Amino acid sequence: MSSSVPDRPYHHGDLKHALVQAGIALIEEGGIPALSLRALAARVGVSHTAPRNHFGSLRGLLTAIAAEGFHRHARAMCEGVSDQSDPQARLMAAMTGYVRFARAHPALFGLMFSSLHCDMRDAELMAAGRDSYAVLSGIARGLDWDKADLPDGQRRTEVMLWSLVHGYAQLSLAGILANGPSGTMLDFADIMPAFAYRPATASPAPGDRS
Amino acid sequence: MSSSVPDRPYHHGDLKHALVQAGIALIEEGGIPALSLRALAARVGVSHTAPRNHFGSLRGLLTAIAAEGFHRHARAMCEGVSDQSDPQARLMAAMTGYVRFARAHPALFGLMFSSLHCDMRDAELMAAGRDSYAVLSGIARGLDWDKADLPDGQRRTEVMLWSLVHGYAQLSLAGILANGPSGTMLDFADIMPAFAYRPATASPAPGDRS
DNA sequence: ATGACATGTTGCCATCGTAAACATTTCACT
DNA sequence: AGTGAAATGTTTACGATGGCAACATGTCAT
Repeated sequence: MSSSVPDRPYHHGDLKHALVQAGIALIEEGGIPALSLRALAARVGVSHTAPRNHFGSLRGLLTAIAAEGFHRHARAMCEGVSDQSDPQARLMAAMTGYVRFARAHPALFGLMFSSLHCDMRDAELMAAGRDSYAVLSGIARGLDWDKADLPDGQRRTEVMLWSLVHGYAQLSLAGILANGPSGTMLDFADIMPAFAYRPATASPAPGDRS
Repeated sequence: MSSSVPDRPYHHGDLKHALVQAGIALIEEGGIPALSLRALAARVGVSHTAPRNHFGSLRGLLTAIAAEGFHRHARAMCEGVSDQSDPQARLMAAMTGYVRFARAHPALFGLMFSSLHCDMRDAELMAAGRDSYAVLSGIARGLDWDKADLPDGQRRTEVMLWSLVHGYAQLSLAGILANGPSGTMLDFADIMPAFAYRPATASPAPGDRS
């Protein structure tokens, strides 16, 4: 670094972050297969083995990208939720955000849940996933349905809602839901059970003020 | 075919079928990455370009395997269903079969819904998928819930149930559902809503005899 | 019989991920 | 300040993969 303007410094400076960003861009453009270490390195302007210093392997890079995906995913779910005060509307807003993100970023969304590409036991990825899960979990708190009062009731609610919206998103992305005779695809709102909204089937929580 | 015992005929005889079977075996052993055209060809005892004559490309082979997967998937769902006469038990049996198949054949199951590996617009694959869908569809017929009487009610029921069980299976396979504080994972029965079993919430169908 | 077609093989190429050896920069410690 | 270890990038090379072209062999309709 002899001149004040670094023409092409030997060290990139923030390569790790740049690789994740460019990697996401590549994935959005051409899907997961479009993301090769060599293409990515060329795009950022480094040698094709430079990513190895930061991620160890392609799998490590994909794992890091998936973690970033979960962060964006959580943000997408939160969008619109804070505007609503009604628990029903908040839940629906989160669900809608979930599906909207999946449709807007299909390859990234697929990567996030692909144990084929990611190391699901990676600490960062798990933390990011938990953050995303926490959004849905918080919104689902207090919702009542026929299994809410059983042991692990809160967790049952979370897993049930997550399974429902995740399954819809996956099937929708796979292009399988468009098999209807009319050719139209049901929206998520069309299959979202209303039962989850009933706030008082068993015993209403006294201090339930969100 | 000059001798009654074909030592190693130039033509395999039923290579297409053999490739699918061996391909599934490879996938079950080492996951999708374990299935390379070369490894598969070596396993069957042909040159590495022989599969090309039958499937065109690796993608075509994977698509054919996925179609076979859907056939087995449909069979797994049917298992246990015919024993039951109660609609609730029949539905639960199909759902259980769905999850059981996914857990017993995780890689194959993942392949079946991966537009990354398969050509989802392939005629055979779509037909196989429809057959599998028809199993669930038939069992879901007549079930009542809060959206069963709206337009496209039957299809809403199918898609809702499919999304729920498929999402659970996918999340379960991804190893994401084991994040509970107790470390235990909720079974599908723990999150299966009972509401779908109530046969008369709105207006009971007169001829509802399954 | 014979020519078209299906089926299978050999050889080759571009691309990829990974690894080792080396170069350059940064940084902690004295 | 000086120095060695660590971090960060590069170069070169290797093995594996999917796809393609050219060719070989068997099958089948006419």
